[in-house]
Amino acid sequence: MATIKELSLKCGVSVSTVSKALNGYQDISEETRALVIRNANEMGYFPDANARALKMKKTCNLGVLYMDTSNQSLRNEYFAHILAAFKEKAAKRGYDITFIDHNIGNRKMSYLEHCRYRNFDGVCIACVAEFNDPEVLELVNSDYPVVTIDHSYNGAISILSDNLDGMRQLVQYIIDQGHRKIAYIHGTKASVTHNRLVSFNTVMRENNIEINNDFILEGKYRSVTTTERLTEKLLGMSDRPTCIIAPDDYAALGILNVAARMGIKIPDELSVAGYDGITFTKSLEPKLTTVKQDVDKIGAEAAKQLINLIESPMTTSLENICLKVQLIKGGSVKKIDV
Amino acid sequence: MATIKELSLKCGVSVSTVSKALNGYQDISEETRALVIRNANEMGYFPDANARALKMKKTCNLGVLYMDTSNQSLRNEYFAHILAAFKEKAAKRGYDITFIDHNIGNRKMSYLEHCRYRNFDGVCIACVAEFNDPEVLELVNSDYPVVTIDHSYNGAISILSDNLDGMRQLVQYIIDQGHRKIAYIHGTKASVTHNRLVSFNTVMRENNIEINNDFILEGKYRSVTTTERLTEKLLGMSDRPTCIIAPDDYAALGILNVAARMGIKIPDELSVAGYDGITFTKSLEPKLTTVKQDVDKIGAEAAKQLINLIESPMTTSLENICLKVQLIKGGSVKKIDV
DNA sequence: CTGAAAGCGCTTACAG
DNA sequence: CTGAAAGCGCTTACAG
Repeated sequence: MATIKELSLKCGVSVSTVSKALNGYQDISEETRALVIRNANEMGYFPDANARALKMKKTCNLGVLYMDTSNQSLRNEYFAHILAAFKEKAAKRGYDITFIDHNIGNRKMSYLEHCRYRNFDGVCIACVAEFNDPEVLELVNSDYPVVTIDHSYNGAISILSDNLDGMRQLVQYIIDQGHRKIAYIHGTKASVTHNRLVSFNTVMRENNIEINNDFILEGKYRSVTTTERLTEKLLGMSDRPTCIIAPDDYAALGILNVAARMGIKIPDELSVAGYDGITFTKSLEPKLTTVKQDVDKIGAEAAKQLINLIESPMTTSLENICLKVQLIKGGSVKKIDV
Repeated sequence: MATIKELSLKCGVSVSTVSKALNGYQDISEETRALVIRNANEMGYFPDANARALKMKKTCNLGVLYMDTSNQSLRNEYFAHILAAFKEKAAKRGYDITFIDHNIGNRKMSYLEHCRYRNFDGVCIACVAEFNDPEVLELVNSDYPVVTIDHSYNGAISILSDNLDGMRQLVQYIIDQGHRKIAYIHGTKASVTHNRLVSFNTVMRENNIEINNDFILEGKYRSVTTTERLTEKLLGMSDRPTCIIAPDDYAALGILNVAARMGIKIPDELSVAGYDGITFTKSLEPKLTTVKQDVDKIGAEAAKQLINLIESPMTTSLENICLKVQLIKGGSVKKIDV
């Protein structure tokens, strides 16, 4: 834990010279630089980020907001994978990441106050319970560089997964397989959900298929039990759907379970689709039909855009960046006769 | 972004007085304190963590090491859940957490150098590729307060899940169900794997069951394809096992898949068990027999112990803390006639 | 090419 | 009860 002062004493040059030698300034002789570096290594000298930040107004630290809400956040693979990719990209670009929260030491603080306290260079809003939470809005409207995921704000860069196109592709595929009676158990209201619903309705209409409102039910993301309950309802109808779309892959397990209990074979007697395209459902048999969101790209792009915005604010535009999704046909939607 | 100096000007008192008023010192009149606090709120004053840390030698920031290695780390639910719990507990106790990495700005650094640079108050080693990595050892052997998960070192607090007992309970349960031909596809070598193997062997011997070495195969944690390959091998034997234990729940999917392809019914014709007890396998039908590790407790306990060690080093012992696990009987191991 | 000095925003003995 | 002063570990104009 040697300080720059101790190092300068050992080198026999001034503190200023040590600092400049270590930071690659050009107006330092090569002998002096070599001397300083050698001594620095010998004493295991390492600078202090706090002291540097104080002078330089730059921390190389990004705040990320991941608020857990009913098993979301890090306990949800989708968000965990995004964080992993964000972290890796940030590290490559030389930035640390710290979670934004409400208290440090004994003080309570708002998200914005936390950011000011830590002097983050920029902020990523990755997962919040409510995008219109006043504290979140305060952060977005501050003068911090901000990137958000899955929601677009004015004055921030947004990384969005193309839900309109994803749902469009999925529904069109299901229709192309001959299905007409398609049920959609969707997630709780949010802009992501809204866009998926819009595509569902649009594609159905484009294909001249009448929409049965009883087939559109509000479930919950990642809730197997809710999906089970709603699936029972759907399968109990006299004129039941031939295909059910779940809020996401995980919730789709609810459909599979109910079908298994009722002795309904998938995909022979019932087709099923999910959304997300993560981990285990690609290992099920039959492989689940789904839409793969590019979590690695979402996280990496968020970090990249945020750092660009920090380092080159004048050439980084505040736009919505929409990432391509991919239809995974899998085997859980069966071709049937029309 | 007002500074304490601006605030002191506005209040008409000295910077020292402002600082003391804000930090709850007792030798400040209540009028002055009220005045300072009122003005602070008005101008939206908030202190600067870097400046404070410089003086106080305390950052209220914990370093956490999560190095991704072949889809481990945050992409593995087990570790992601631990992080979620760690994060929540740390926030409650007033600490931030920052990931430890290798570069900041343009400099490369070792884990220890990173910690020194950021002045973390303590460190959690949660997920590394190799526990004997010299850089990890350097960190453990430094004078930082350190807590590690799933591996015990001298000079650090270790949070361990009781793998000996978990595997003991699982194997005994399987034997009690009448199984004798039990195969174990275990994970890659590590102390966790070692302990599970020890228990497997011990319990088999205690029950006077001869161990068939062909039934003990090295697979990979969380690898469905490896497990599939090894399951095919096991099920291709003339004298095949009646029960297969997978490295973990996720890998257990490989057993289920192969069984499905071969038309082998689970649990009627083959019993299966996993390990971990997380998320989706509890939603499968039949519910997977497994050992539930208490991820929430592991993460929370790690944070609690680390913070205790930081705040009360003299009364916090450097010990291994072993957390209880729970056998989940599920329905994938069938009772058979002996 | 090198160094003395000021200053980043705080906290904390110490004096009054 | 209040405030002047020193100092935490750095960086960076500026002077020489």
